[in-house]
Amino acid sequence: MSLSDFELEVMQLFWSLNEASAPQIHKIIEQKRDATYSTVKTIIDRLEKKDAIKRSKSQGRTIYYSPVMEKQSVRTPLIKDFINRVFLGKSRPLAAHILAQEDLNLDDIEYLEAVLRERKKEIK
Amino acid sequence: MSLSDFELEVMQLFWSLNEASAPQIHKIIEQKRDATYSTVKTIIDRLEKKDAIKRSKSQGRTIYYSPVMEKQSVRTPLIKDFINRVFLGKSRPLAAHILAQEDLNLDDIEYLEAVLRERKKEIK
DNA sequence: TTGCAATCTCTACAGTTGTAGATATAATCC
DNA sequence: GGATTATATCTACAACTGTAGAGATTGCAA
Repeated sequence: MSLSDFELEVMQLFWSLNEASAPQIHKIIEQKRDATYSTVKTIIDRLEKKDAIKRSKSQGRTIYYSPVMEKQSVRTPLIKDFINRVFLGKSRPLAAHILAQEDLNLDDIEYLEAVLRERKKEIK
Repeated sequence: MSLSDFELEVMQLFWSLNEASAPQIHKIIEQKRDATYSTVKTIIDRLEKKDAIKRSKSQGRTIYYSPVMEKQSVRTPLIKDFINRVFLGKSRPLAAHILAQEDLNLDDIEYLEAVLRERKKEIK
């Protein structure tokens, strides 16, 4: 089952917080843009229905949730899918674009160079 | 104006063919999966309405279309958006994933190494 | 020249998504 | 304990998307 944009945005918060309530998530989202509590809660309900998160504890009336789906297991197919949709399945032009155009500092670049060296070793 | 998945898929065909008719596009799509002529034509109509393609000539009853939106101008924001949605705006983990996991041959790797060297020069 | 096949145009519909109101219910403060 | 407030639950709706049928129209083959 795939996640919508908003669902993914909320999942990102669960991944970084590990446990959170709807009011907490709402407060965070609210800082970036308008969204009523109700809207955020609907997204959380849908994530629960999709078994992407689960109820982990209660405090008073407040329900806390934790991620069930793991970050990597969500991201990996999204990347594959993106490469297919936007680059006809070819990784190289996407990689080239990121390496040449997207925001990277010297540290990133040297790290990525190391990743490439590693990969090269494996292939040979 | 953004493009849906199917719209993007059809745009890819226009980008590679440069000029094509609805029946032609339909025949290509049909080879991969089921889709009636009507469905494909609807997508083409929507692309035209969005000014992503334009009518370029007619042959008998058949209308030929050509791309108006350019590949790069569609792809670039999609990449930015993807990095934002899936990687919280950080390019490095996406780059790392592709370089380490996605399908790349020795040629690709050496090319990407060169891209990185170039980028490094610029930054310093 | 007329009928068939190809193509276009127009309309429709159900699933998903972002959005949020109305209402119920429980906790807490005075 | 009664009022207020926070939270949860349930329901709804419009836009977008993939899907496609019905019907109109035109070109071409016989």
